[in-house]
Amino acid sequence: MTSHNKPPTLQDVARDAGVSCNTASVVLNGSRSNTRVSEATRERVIRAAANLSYVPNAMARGLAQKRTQAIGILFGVAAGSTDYVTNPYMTGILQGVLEAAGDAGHCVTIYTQGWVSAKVSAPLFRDGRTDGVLVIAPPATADILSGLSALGIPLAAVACEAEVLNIPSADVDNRAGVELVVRHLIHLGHSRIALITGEADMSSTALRTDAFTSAMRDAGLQPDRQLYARCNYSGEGAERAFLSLWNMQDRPTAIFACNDAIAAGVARAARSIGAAIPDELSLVGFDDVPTASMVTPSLTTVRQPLQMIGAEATQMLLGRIAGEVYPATPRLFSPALIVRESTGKVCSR
Amino acid sequence: MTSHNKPPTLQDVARDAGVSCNTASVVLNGSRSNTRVSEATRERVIRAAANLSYVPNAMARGLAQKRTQAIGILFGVAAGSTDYVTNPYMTGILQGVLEAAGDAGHCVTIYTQGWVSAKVSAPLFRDGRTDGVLVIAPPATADILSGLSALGIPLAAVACEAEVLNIPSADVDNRAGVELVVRHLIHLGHSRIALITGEADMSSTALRTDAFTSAMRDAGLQPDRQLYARCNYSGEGAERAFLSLWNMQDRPTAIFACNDAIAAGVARAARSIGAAIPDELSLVGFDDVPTASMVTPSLTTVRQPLQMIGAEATQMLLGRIAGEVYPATPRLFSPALIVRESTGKVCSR
DNA sequence: ATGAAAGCGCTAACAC
DNA sequence: GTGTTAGCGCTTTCAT
Repeated sequence: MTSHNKPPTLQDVARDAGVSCNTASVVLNGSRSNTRVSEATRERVIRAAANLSYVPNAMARGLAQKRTQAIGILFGVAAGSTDYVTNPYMTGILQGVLEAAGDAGHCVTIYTQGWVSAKVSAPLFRDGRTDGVLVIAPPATADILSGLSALGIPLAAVACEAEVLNIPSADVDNRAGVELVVRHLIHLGHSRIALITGEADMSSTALRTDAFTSAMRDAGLQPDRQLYARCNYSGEGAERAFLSLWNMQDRPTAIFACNDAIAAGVARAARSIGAAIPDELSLVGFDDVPTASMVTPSLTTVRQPLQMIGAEATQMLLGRIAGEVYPATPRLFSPALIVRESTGKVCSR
Repeated sequence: MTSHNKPPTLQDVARDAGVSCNTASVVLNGSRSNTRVSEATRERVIRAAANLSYVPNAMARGLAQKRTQAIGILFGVAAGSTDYVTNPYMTGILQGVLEAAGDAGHCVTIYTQGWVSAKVSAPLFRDGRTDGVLVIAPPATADILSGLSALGIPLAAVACEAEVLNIPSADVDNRAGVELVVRHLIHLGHSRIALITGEADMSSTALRTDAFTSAMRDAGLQPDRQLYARCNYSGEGAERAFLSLWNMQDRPTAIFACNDAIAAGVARAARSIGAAIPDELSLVGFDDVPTASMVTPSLTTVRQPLQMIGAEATQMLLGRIAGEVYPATPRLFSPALIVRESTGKVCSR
């Protein structure tokens, strides 16, 4: 009906209730002197507020108490790129973040500017818009965490090396995930197992590579460095990586791709040259994105509880904002191996 | 280094530059009286600000000028649900929103509380946290648009009936998309074409159903109401819908599913009972989500420029906030038919 | 060309 | 129990 009417202020509530601003504030906040307000007054205030559909102005409140009830989220990607929101890993995390933040009554603000450098970007996060920032999977080479941390901004992170900076973080248990994969493949009789990793500067790359090497050793297999290839987590370069492995004289019988996008690229490349999965080549991915179950052959992969990881990191951030202290070691979540059609017994040829 | 240091204020800048707060403000904002500041002063201020890595406090600025440089985004879903962020349609739109907002230097705040009712939820959007709200694909039955509009909150929308409320909106040209589908199928020789729609209260359902009926008529075909089925856009119920169609004595030779998730459900159900796609049944989806190209058989579908739609709606919202006026008729974007493997010539049996 | 002063809406000391 | 006062950091008239 009445359009463009200004939102009611605390003053309006106070006036309608016949009390001072202060009293209204105290009542509505349920703050300390809560009990020192007569029932009658309290009720009048509450009623007046309800009648006006009063909602406190977040800016004013934020200014006064230096708390905004909002957290910021920063995806560890280059400035200008917004692909992250369509990436199933990121959106899985984001869902957990939104849930946890929502439960705590906080809004989630996405900083749209992207990271340039600590010098340029970090100060932007001191604009008082958010109470803290959640950093998702930043490249190890970026100075995001150190830059924000140096300014004293409350922080939590997902999937990265945050321990040295004493920043609470959550992640999948990469080592456990890789072990599930390697054991599964070995159980199927594979011994020449190749690894295709993503970007070198992602913490998961180092963790998964290490874990892979260890798991192979633990199984009594000599890891062959020739069987380690690299491309991008986006899947870009997966075909080339696959071909280089496939064209070896002693080609692998199985490939562990460090995420499902890479695995999809490998599957496509394999099909295009007529390499049969899983008959000639077993393939495993990581993440269990929705597509993994829909492709043919469906993809054996490692599922990580993205939502839980995002929620946990958010809760730690909210805790940190409230002054709590967390251990610096990342909170790890157990992965699960989802066996589908892309892996099979090693072919005897 | 120095942790927990408070962010520099305008005062700090002014002090360092040896000017008053006011002057510093004027210089840094490049506001009107811009020219009435001496070069020397201006430079000192700028330098001081740079040295301090000064960033204006968004709360204070927001309070003073009633503009926050942030837009809110509200996905038209039930309270408590956060699935939307993992839905490719929503994330495609979101990507466009983030880009357009980022280009304009605005943050994007996701309201995490979900919509309950106009009475309960609308006032929350008057908390001054954002300058306006973008509403994405709300159900026609929800009072989101009317509720927010009644409070005078600047609004723009995606994929909904916003015309009566005079709210600018953007969407794919549903009619054109459906026509592409129907013509394609008819061209392949199909005449018994079934339609499976999503929720009845989504604007796209009515639009696509209407367009389908018209397109059939235009082609000289009598649309058969028996061939209209319904399920959810999530794909839930698609199997049942498919079976009911498939078990008719005079079953359809083609199915147009109103989105790719529904089409995926149909494909799964068809496979499970051994109905061959496209030999016995042609199948078309809508949206062209990433999975559409990866499944077997790959899905013929209608691609909509989600990013552009999201970006356009965002620009209109920003325009509205700035006082611009837009026509109430939705801005429509052309879809494209992506022909893949799931459609083929009608089988002569 | 620059500064002083008021106020945005709220909270939090402190008086009464 | 309740009201008064003084900011939070910034913008914006209005003087000078």
